[in-house]
Amino acid sequence: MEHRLEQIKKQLHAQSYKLTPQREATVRVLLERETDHLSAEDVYLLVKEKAPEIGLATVYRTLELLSELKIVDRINFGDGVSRYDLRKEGAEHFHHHLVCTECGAVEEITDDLLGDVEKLVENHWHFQVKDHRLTFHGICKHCQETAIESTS
Amino acid sequence: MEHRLEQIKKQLHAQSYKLTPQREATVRVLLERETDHLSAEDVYLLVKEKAPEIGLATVYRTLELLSELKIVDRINFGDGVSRYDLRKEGAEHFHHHLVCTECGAVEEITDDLLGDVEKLVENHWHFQVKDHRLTFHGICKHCQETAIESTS
DNA sequence: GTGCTTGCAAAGCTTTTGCATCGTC
DNA sequence: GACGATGCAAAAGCTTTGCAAGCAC
Repeated sequence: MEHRLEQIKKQLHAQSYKLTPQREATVRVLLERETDHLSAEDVYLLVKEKAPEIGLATVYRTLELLSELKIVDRINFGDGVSRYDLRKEGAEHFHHHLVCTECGAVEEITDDLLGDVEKLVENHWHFQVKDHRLTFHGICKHCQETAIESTS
Repeated sequence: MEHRLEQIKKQLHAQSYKLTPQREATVRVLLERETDHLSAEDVYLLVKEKAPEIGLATVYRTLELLSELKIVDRINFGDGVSRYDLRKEGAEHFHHHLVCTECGAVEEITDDLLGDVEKLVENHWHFQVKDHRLTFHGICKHCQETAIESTS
């Protein structure tokens, strides 16, 4: 984790941004909760535990900065709040999500499922793909099992 | 178009909702601008041309209703506003989008690109897929051509 | 009359912005 | 001392809600 933090620090410095204590605290929260799809408010509350004096605006500004630098990705599952995901180290593309419509759980898929589809889009529609967002909505394994139990 | 409207009317009646003049005007706007990815505000302004007395809240309520009935899909391209797309007649799945990061144009793809990927997700992750959202971000054909021209 | 629907205004949310202050080089 | 970064509060969207009035059956 320290390694990833150092890396992010360098990325910031490369663009002459500083890794201030507030920014560091924010990044640490994101690193600790890497797969949790936190909203800005979530991040704020967690950062506040480490650095109580931080303001919500700073969290927003930091998340926007990290987003510009492609360190985090901003996603939206349609519930009206932006969520922030740390990019996997060296990941070229955004990962995918499985959102359960029963329990709301979000699972991540880091496999590249879209290689062929992207090629098709580039060839057929002449669209130069830079990134993608893929989300499946449905019923997760756990909820399927629960449904079976309750009917038996 | 009248045919589609009749169909929607039946769908509403089946759930004991009425196709009021306001709702009809809203649906007509959506039918006329089927591929335009209108925001609620856009819809409101267009409906107002036909039915000036309508309120924004009614448009929101109608769009929510249509969304529940799966007549329209609510999408979010990450700019903070919800957009509404009429489902294609008989379309089982949501269609896909190509969003140009240069000019903001949104192109639709109605081809089913994800059949294989869905099967993989169901088999490998045991996730029962009900719907999906797939958006590619990149540079559209037109902007690619413009870029070439300006460098030559 | 009962119950759904509407328009208006107010409220609620998330997110952004203005501005004085603070810290760092 | 300059300049970026911060915290707070205010403002700015977009969306939802409360409520009285309207309409249909």
